[in-house]
Amino acid sequence: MTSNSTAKTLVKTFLRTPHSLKTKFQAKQLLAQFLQTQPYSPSSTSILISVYSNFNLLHPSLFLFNSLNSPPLLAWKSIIKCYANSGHFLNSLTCFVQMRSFGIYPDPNMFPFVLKACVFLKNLRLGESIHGCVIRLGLDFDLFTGNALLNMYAKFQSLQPNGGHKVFAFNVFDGMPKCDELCGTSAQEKGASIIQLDRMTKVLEMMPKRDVVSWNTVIAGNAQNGMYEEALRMVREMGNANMKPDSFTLSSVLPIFAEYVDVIKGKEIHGYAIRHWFDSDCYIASSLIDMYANCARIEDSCSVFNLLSKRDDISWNSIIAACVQNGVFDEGLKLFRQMLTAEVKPRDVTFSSIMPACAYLTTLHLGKQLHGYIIRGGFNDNMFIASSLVDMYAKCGNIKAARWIFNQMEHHDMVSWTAIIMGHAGLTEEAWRYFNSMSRNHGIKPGLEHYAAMADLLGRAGKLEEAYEFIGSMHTASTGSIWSTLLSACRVHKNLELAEKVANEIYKVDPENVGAYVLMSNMYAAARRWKDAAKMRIFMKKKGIRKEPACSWIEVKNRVHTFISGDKSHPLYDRIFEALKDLLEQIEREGYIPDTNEDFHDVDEEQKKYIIFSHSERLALAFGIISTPAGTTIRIAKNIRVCVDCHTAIKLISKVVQREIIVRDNSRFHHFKDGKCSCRDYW
DNA sequence: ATAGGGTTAG
Repeated sequence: MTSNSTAKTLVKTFLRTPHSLKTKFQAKQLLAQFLQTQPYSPSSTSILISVYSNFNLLHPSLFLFNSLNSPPLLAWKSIIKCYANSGHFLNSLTCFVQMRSFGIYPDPNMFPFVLKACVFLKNLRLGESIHGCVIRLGLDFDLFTGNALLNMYAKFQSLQPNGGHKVFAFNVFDGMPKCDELCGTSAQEKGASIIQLDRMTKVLEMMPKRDVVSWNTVIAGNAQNGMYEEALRMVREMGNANMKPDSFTLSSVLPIFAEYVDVIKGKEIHGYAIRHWFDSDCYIASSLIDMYANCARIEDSCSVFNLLSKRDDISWNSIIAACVQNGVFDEGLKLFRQMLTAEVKPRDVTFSSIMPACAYLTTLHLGKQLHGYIIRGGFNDNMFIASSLVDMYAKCGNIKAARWIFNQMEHHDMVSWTAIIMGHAGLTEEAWRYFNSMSRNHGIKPGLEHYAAMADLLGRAGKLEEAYEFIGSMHTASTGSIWSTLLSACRVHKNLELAEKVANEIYKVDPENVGAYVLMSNMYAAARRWKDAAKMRIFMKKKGIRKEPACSWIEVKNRVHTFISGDKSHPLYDRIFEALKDLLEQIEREGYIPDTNEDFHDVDEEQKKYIIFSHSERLALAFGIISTPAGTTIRIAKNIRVCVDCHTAIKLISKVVQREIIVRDNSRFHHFKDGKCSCRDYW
């Protein structure tokens, strides 16, 4: 009896001042005391439920809630909140509907939770009926409810165009919910989706009071739906209403300037962020990293990242993606390792960000390690990750593994289809099978990238006429770039007649295509049709088209060395020249005969030999050989395709110097080892 | 005696 009365006093004190409870532990202790004070009233039970729901303790809340016969408003509110905050959105809504069926009227501060649940469940119809409920109860003047409505219409705009999401048929005024899934979005709903932003604006206009959150919500809503100018207009309007942009505003605005590739405006925002102490904010920092990366300012991305004192998974992911997108693959991999060391768990997107780096560097062992990590982390059923794995294995030359993962996948996206078709170098039959089964058995309409991949494949396999007809029969309009792949194939396989036909197609769809003119001029030269070659060049000059100089670069001891064809300006040029001569002698002993047909200069054979001899990739290669220890793998990048002769030469060089040489040109990588190349001469 | 609680970004 005495202990009961002590408990009663204690409980009474706490229920009078529920905020004095500071920890979950204290809250749990209170429950033990409370249970001794039988009988307890519904109102004190409700207060206790609200205490638990504030700590997000779902189970004690439910335990108490279920003990009530007719729960008062506070109990309903608390339980709806607790369900929503712990991710049980459907339960939260079910509770709301039940409460209505008990004839209890909701109060304003419950709507933000319920509307949030509708957004998470992607249920626009229910959201709309709740909006109706808000209006009927005359609660649409509440600031928080208004903000939640703004958010809902903003989110539904960005959800709708995709269509096909699950909609729960669900009526607030029916009593219990029906969870029939209506798959797909009707035409009527799609039509309605176009006006969601208008609805958002209408809600905003009706709001008697707006705060920073209201503005941030509509700005983000417009920005995320591609309405960039409208978003920026609203930022100005917000300023006119005497409200200052905060970190939320900036992180919605920065992606717009990233999209516009407007580094000037982006930097202005950066300056504003620094002046207002927002630059250490994780959200701002990752938007800045993305923005700078999109503007090809990777150094600025890095400095933002380096100055960040607290980094979360998204800041790490942003900087890794920034490096990989800008071709700084080694740095991307280094950061990925640092991320793991810092015990930050990678997200699914992290893997699809980092995998292209493995694919590019053709570091199969690292790709395999990542694959292991993916399996251990349970990410292997993620379509994006699986696609990037297919691509990585295909690019690293392990077609077997690529195909195995591809076959394991339940659904295939564009990336995996492209990767698998591109990956089967030379296996045209197989690629045809995949290409055909794509539309026939999987209902995926081939896109431009698949046509391009197929055309490229056929061309590289020397099936030029087949490729020509294939491109001509495309369902989508052909582009200059797709014909260009075939034109390069014509050059490799020395089919001038077809090349002229292909070039004419390019002139039709893409008259500004520099590559086509250059290639044709080169092919005429190779066929010793000097007049035609000159005609081509005069034509280019007239049109003001200039050839992009061939350029290769190599990283040695953290410095990038760039070489242009025939360039003698490198400080070590003399030694490079000696090395080149030495290499030439060695590969000639292996049977190398210079293939000067590809050179378009009208000079004698001996001179031609030297022009080819100083192609940019060879300068870079010779420099790499003399400035790195024996056996080191050499990685070279080139802005345009490697020529046939250099390809042959580098194969032999890889044999005589016993090194792996990786050359990445603008269309693919070449992995040279022991006199062979991974492309198996299909390029 | 009575209130409070909730909304936005990468």
